[in-house]
Amino acid sequence: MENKLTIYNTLSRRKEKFEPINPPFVGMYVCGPTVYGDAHLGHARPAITFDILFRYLKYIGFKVRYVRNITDVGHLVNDADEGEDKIAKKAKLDQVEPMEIVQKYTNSYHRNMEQLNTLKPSIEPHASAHIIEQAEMVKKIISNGYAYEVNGSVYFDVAEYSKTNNYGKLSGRVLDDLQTNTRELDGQSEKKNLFDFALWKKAMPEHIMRWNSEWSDGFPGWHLECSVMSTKYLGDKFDIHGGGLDLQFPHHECEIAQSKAALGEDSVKYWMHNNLITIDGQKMSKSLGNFITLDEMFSGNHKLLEQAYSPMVVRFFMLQAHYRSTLDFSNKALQASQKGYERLTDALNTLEKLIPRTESTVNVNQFKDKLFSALDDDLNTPILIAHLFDGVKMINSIYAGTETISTDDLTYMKNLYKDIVFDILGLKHETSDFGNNEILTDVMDLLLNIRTEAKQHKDFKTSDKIRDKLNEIGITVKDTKDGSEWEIK
RNA sequence: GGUCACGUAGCCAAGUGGUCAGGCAGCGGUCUGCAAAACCGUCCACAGCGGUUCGAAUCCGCUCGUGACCUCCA
Repeated sequence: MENKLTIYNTLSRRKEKFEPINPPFVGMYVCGPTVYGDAHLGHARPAITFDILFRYLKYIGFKVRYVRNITDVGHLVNDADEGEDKIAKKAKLDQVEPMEIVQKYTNSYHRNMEQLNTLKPSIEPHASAHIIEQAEMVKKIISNGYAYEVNGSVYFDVAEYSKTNNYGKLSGRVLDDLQTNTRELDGQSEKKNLFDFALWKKAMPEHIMRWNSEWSDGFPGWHLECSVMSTKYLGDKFDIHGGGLDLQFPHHECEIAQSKAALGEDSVKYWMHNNLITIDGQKMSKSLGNFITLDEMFSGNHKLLEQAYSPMVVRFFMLQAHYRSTLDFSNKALQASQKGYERLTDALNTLEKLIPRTESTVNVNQFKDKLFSALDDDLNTPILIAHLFDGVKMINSIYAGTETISTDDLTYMKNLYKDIVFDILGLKHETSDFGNNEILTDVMDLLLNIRTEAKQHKDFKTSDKIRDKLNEIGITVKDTKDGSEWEIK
């Protein structure tokens, strides 16, 4: 299939035609979770955004290597216990090993991602498993003259780097402004400049996670792992680097500087950033304490939630907004998505029941073009879904007899919907386990036959009782021209 | 304070110089024993004030409001 994909590159601040460095291969790196707590809605956004990209690139025919890291080397926190290691701190509270915390939350993250039907990355490297490589990159940066050691810690020399490079080109920051706007942090006095950042940090006594190195017993700096692991698995130059907008500065800016300082050239061709989830207009985040975990979403067990929302509803909800827009959470919005999603999946079932005619009154080719041009336009899933709903109308009209479809077109439509809805958007039917239960099916057939007979005898008291009671149990009965249908809600 | 976004109908959310977004909710109708679903029709917009233009929600300026980054964060 022809590649007409354009994506928005944060570096150029415009949409660019996507042309891989070494077609048909595509290297894609996405910043993954820091595993010290349950995954929340915010984690779902980049996972789903780049899952769509991964799926679509493969669909177009590229051979994609998708690398998403697990950050399991603690980063510094800036609260009452300033300077402590995030993961180490939680571990002490729980009286367990840091790696036990890491394992626990890695597992739950994987479980949640599977529920959301995201494909597994090709490689999922752990920062803690790449300490040697990180130390090597530090050495390289020092020997290239862009870093200096002070008291067992190594800092990146931003001023030196800026002499020949544009530090701030990704985030649009100006070094002079940073000079006056950078806050006082632990270890600040050791740095030549406030805006320098750590490549290696000497561990304080309370640090549990630490590794020996030629500089000190310590741990790698905040941004180093991504520079190291992306280039290790994708090469010094690779195609796509993704992550949340909140990582743009300083994390990704520092990554660019480190990689260039170590390797002599820019590593990333396309930088992509997904926007954030807001709740009542405010960012949903750990530090603000206003986050809803994915487990809470799926169970409905949270004070802000009026009901549970299934993983596919959450996925569909996110796809109804463009990935570069903020998406405001509310029960009303989720419920609207749930109904819309049900309407879409109902139409997919209807599609299977359509009876072809000799002629089509609908134009499936034109319809297909609309769908793919939406995707090609920087993954515009909201437009894509809007078109899918136009298709729903089409399907329903055919079912109702006001439009007709030929055999070839019907086959084409079925394949098109399968490709778009399941393969690219990554949605799936969420039928409960009883959906395919033969005994249940037989029992339902029996019940509905009794109901039909009751209706024929105008015994509506009985027929309504069957329908109402089934509804209470959670089974919806619909009467159609050809008889009764049922489904588990 | 510095930098950057955004402000679209009851809610969510696209679009972007002239012709339809879409979903949910609402209203009217068809269908039905009644519902549900479906179908048809319909209502409700582009924060405010100026400017450019034959024409602006869309471009420019100002004002107001909201948010993000500058500190770990998806």
